[in-house]
Amino acid sequence: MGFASLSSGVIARIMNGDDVVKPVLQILAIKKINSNADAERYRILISDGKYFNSYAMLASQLNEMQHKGQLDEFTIVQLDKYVTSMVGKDGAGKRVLIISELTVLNAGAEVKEKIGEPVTYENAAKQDKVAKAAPPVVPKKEVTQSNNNNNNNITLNASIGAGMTHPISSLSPYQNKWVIKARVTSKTGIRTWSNPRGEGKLFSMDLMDESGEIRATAFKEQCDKYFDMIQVDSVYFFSKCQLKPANKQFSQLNNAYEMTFTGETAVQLCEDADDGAIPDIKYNLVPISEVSGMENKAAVDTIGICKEVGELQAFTSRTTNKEFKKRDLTLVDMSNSAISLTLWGDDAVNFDGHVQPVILVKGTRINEFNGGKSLSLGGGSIMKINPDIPEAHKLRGWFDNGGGDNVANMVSARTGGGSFSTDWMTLKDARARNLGSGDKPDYFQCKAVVHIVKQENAFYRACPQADCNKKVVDEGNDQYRCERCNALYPNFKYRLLVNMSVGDWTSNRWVTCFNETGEQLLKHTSQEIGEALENDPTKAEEIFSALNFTSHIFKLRCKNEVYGDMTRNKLTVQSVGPLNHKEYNRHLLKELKELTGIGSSSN
DNA sequence: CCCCCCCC
Repeated sequence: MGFASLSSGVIARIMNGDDVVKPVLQILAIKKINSNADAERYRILISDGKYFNSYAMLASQLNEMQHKGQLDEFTIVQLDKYVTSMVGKDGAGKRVLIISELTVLNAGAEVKEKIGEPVTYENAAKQDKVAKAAPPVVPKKEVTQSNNNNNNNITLNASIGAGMTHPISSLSPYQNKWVIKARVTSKTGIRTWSNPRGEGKLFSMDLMDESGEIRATAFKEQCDKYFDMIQVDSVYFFSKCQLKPANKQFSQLNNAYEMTFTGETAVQLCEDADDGAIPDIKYNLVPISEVSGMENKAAVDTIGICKEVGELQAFTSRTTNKEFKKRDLTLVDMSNSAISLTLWGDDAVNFDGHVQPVILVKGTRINEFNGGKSLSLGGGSIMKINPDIPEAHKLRGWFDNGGGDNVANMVSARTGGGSFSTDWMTLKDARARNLGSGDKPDYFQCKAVVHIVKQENAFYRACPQADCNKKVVDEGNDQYRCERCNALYPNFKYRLLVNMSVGDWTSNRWVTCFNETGEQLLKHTSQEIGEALENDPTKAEEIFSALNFTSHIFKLRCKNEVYGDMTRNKLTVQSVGPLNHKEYNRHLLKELKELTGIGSSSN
């Protein structure tokens, strides 16, 4: 026929626990498992030409192949990696086949038909005597008792002894007799909470096996009992956790459920985890330069040298009033790029960056600010310091030989698209390049001189509350109403909203300064400026005219805004700085080099 | 039962 021949009869052997290397099978059907779970999962009917098995599933990393139509009916595949596992109640459990790696040998469209007349392996196996006796459900004698004082490891040991663990993907709240064998991929620190419903402490961990992943959380007593035992990268047997729907708002894990440890929960370290069944943590390492082009809030795995380390900072969140500790690092890599990485809590406190270690991170989040992107290590993220992997040794060699000395691309730099070379722009170029016409604002900086500063409407009366800057309504009788706070106040504060025309050597534009940049440029507080504009025109004139014909470096935000049926390209001053001649001349020299080719890289 | 990660 010209197609790969099927490994006739192997399904019965596989399902009885034999280790069959790379069997060749045919997919007869594939369908999405219907459940109220959000996790996407496919069940397949697979045949060796003699037997079929309808209790087979794809590990989620193969979903992509199904999306691409590579696993259609009649496709002949080679299973490169698979495990069998028990689902269902003890004793009456079904053994399922979970496929985690496969190679397509012949496309279904090419094969076009079912090969052979396969029958279900369960019936056939009895007649055929291919199958050995079912695996024993009694514990093996040599299973060691755990030394962690679990008093509930009877189910655990019985299952371990019988080699009957369950795939994570089969866990649900409807069934609690199970044992999973899973690798811990991340672990949070211990966190305490206190709210109207009570207080306590907890830590969470992410678990992974061949079939999928799940978040588990240990509260209070369980938090104390298991925190030290649970180590990232180790493999454990877990049983008797409570399952509940995962709140997708807080978890990016591919599982509709999450688990909570209970008093019944048993955990046991798996000493011989190197049997290949539990996958290693996979790092999808991205060069730092590529983070520039990634979406805000996306997850990033990367590796770099900690070139610089910031001080430990403690602060209180303005929104939640909680205390936080953080530390910012600067990572550099061979893409000649640098990015800021924020550590939190104990990671921040305990970090020693002065030795410039290699930092490997998984699952960090991108935070975008003013066009720059930085990374933050959050819950579910992993950080490894000086990991023993080839990429780390390569980076070490590169950096120790001066590799990080000429980092050109500051991914976390504010303004601009993340590249220093696009940072500077003339006002004319900003127009010519249609800056601000996209969904997101564009940022650039330019050197410009102030031509005119408008005194009209340069301030407004704002809500006196520290965090509310909404314009108040004058109710008369010295009463001011804030519609956001829904409150009446006897006072208000002045806020600046200054429009000025600035020009560089190519063009001039009107730009808007808000409070902070306005105060900085006018060298007076908003209170002083507001009072002068209302009561003392001579002083106001003095303050405003002092700004005329002064030069500054303006960092500008550029965005198209719609007013009625008009679209206007609006420039807002993000920050303003004095003219740094050294830096500005460096920029001019660079442009000259690019324009003339004189003194370019060969020198 | 948490689910917060600020500020620029």
